[in-house]
Amino acid sequence: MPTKTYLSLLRQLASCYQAFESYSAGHIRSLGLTPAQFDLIVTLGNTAGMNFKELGEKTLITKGTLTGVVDRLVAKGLVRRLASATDGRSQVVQLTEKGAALFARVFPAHLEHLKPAFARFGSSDLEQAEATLLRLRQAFEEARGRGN
Amino acid sequence: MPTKTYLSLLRQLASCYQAFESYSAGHIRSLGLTPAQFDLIVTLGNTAGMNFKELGEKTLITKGTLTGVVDRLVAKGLVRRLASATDGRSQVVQLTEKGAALFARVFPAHLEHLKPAFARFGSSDLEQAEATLLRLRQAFEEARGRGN
DNA sequence: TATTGTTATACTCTATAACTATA
DNA sequence: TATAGTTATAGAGTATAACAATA
Repeated sequence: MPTKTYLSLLRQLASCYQAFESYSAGHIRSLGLTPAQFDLIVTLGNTAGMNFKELGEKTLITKGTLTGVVDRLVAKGLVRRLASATDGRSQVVQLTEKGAALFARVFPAHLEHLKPAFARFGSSDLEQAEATLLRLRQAFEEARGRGN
Repeated sequence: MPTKTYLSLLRQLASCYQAFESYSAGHIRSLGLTPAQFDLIVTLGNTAGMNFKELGEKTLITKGTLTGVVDRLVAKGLVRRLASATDGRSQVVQLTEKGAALFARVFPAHLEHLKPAFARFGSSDLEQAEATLLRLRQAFEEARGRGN
């Protein structure tokens, strides 16, 4: 396999993600949230809440950072901390009423913001693209698992 | 088009990029560089240098941030600033001998690190994946250009 | 007047590790 | 001993805007 080929694929992946991020982040910031904060709100949306460990696994934010991100969302009144009923060391983070209302308002709005980008994609295009990305992701995860 | 479909494609894109980033960033940090610094070194590699404006366009780092990133690379002795010959306001950033030597050593090593992930991709797989990402990227750029 | 790069401000995220309270 | 979350530290990227020098 020629080096040049996978290198240009990687460049495309990075450019594509950056294009998505820059398109998406502009809208998120206009809501007064950072991408990490939005990620947390969306992860907590339509759930009864979850502890820091689960939240860290889903968002890929490490626990030290997570404390700070949650602090800022608490300060905005969007989430609250509750003691876990089953584990005295553990806390549950959940959306407040205000946070749930924000989620209910901004998540659909964010999807509407993203939707026009897919105007020319039919459902088979979408499925094919998703399959390609899945395969690529698994390739990285396997290589990582092999300790490369 | 069902909302669910493009949403899951976007999740795949984010997961895929994160898998790449985490696989790639580990290696970059082991070289004592941050991803942004590595990006700059690679961008400047095999060139005679470029000014801040060009550098910002290629790396998508805004000019305010760029001053700081370049400062840190200057402190490491990897790049230098030169006054532009043609524009008194402008400066050219170029790799020092030490920076060029680092580039010559780490860029191929980084490609070797990435290569095993593509073990099961044939050249038609790579081309197809690249075409998919290109199409997706253009969709975001067009939507952004339309001011969505 | 517009552009290039610097500086300043204030915030946010990252990595790491020591620490506490509980399991 | 191990785990959940907090705190502390130091560094790095982000957005924004004001600014000096030059075009």
